[in-house]
Amino acid sequence: MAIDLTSLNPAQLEAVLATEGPLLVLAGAGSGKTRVLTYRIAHLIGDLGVSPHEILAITFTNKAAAEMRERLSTLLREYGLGVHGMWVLTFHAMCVRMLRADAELLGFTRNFTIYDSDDSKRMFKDVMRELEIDEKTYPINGVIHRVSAAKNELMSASEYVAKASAPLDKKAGQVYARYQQRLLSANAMDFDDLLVNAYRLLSENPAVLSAYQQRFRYLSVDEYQDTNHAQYRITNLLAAARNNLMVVGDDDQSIYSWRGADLRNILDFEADYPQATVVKLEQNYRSSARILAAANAVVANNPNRKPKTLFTANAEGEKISSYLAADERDEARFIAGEVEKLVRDEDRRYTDFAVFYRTNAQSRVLEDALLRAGVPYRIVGGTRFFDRAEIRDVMAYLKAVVNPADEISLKRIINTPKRSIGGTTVERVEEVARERDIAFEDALRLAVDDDRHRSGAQTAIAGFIALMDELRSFEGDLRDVVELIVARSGLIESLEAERTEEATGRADNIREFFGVVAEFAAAHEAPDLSAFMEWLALRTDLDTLTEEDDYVTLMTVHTAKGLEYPVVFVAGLEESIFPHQNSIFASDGGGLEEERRLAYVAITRARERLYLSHAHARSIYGSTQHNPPSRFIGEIPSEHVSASGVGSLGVSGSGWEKRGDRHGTFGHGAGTGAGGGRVFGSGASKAVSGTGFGSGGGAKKPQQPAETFAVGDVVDHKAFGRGRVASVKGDALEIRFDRTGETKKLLVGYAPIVKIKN
DNA sequence: CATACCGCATACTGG
DNA sequence: ATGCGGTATG
Repeated sequence: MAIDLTSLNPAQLEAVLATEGPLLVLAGAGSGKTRVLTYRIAHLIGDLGVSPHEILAITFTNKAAAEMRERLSTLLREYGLGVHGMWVLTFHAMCVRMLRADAELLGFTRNFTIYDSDDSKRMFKDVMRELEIDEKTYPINGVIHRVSAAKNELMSASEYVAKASAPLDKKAGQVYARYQQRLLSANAMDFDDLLVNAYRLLSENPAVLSAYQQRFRYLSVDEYQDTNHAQYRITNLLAAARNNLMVVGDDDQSIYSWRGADLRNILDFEADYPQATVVKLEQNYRSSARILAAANAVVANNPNRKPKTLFTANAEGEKISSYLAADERDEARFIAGEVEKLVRDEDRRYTDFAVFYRTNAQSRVLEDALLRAGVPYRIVGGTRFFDRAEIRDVMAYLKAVVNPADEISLKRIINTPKRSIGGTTVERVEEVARERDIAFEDALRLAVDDDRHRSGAQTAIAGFIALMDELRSFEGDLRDVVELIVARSGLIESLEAERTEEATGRADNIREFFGVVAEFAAAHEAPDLSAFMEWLALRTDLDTLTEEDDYVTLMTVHTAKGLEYPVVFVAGLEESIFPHQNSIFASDGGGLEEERRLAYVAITRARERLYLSHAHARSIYGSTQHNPPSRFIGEIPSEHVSASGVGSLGVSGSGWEKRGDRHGTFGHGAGTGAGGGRVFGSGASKAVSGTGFGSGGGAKKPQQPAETFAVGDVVDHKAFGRGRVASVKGDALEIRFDRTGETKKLLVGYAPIVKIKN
């Protein structure tokens, strides 16, 4: 029984059937590349008898990996086949898996720790202090950036030092060399090292490489336009024996050059693999004709681009709405109001909507407006649960338990909670560690009998060492182990002892973390602490996006790559926001082209409706800016756009008529656009005066009699479920919600909450 | 050694 | 606006 491929179009089918030899699939936005990737693997397994064990599929995110695995399972189940043994992973996850198996070959142990950017920065800081390099003269972020860029290029510290001529480069080279030494002694790798070390493992150990080459007969890499040089070299090594390499990508969606992605990897594929089959997927199945036309028109302005035009058989669809807001709060209210209106008038669900922005800093005001309007939402990315200090403290304990050499984690927890081991003591221990070339923890053990320390410090250090030994002795069920470690650490007790709302909240966050442990344990076979730490290191917020709950999704445009929604809002389309300031002034203009590709990505996420908004005035970073509308709005043919907002009201004396005219998209259909003639500008001014919020569905809410709330009351929120009142300041409530563990600020009379009991 | 406060830098995207 | 590091003080 053959896999049913009849649903594929001719180009898709060609790609699915081109299993042998190199294959380049140039897949435009919404052209069904995920279908191609999954059907091709299903075809390999179901029709060609390839074992799942022989297949490696590299994806851009864990979420994409999980989805591909799921889709394949579903497809193959009908044929009595499965995906067991197949590797569907991101580059980073694949590298970790390879490195765990053979860490010893590189001088690490399999318990090595993965340092995230925060840990890594602390290490950079330590190194610069050790080398007495002044951070004021040599900014640490510049050093970090240079080292990271060098690693992405697979340039070693010694190669970097040899090439460095400018003072900052020379210093960066010194730091790079020492940083790597110290990572090695800490048995730790940063994110870049995962790639670099995996490359080293494969290129320096022919037996290891050969084993993978023999195993993985078929290899595919998605989002190839966003691979960096290290990933490119790893790919080529793995594919070299058989050349059954499929890469999929779209040069118009390359948006990660700032972290080393190199467009040449996809542009030069045919030169790298002269026998390559090339398939172009140019039919878009996702978006309305107008949305696609807008996307095509915008990206066509990039001068250095392979010309192409996607087409679609989809209906024309609604015009694209552009909204000029008075300010960022008005913009947010407009979005919340439109969501409620479409939910009401078009019977849409909240999950149909996504709001994109260029920078995370824009999310706050959007969040605020959605909250006030009672629209359930979820922010993906940004400052996450796992970035909170108390959670990082817990994770540092766990890392130090798994990897005793992890000096960064040890230094984080040695005096957290307070144990009277201060900076002076730690510095002295570090000196000993450096002089004798021993691990930080071993130097700590020596310090107990080192009379250069005060006797109080010696006792405190002895206590800390005893604690670490105890923590490492715990065995058994993962959740029990984590709870025991946290309990013995004293973190929760010390927070509770503060007796402030804030500290209590942070203690609750730690308890919430136990729920994460339980979730992990439930979802994995044989969960142990080191597997959990690895999962934590590589997980992202995006991975937890589910379709179970009904909510509007908020995220940056970068995060939105690969996703699609029926209704998309792109907020903050202003010069210096999107395109971002730093790209406008970039010397080569490449930055601006990447911004335009980013706009292209944003637009092509939309299936049915697209809203582009910008604000007359915007407070950001503590001051107010007045930016002209984004050039990207002006690049959309005006027949596809309908404009509304304060500009269409003819606000006098603001100078906005002029700006609108200059861009050509305003003044056409002003006030009569897809908003159905609804003018949100007036709602905005009302809200400012405190008599009402937003429009649409929010209208009824303020009419509810205002209940009174007291600390400790249990409430139920329309979107967030059950919670407890943590504080009351006039009309402003802080409510801690059970489901998320987060504390939200809500306003009495506006927030959709009901008191359950007091 | 801990804490409080002040001045200053930082402020885009992320595995 | 915010957070961090440095410094003065207890």
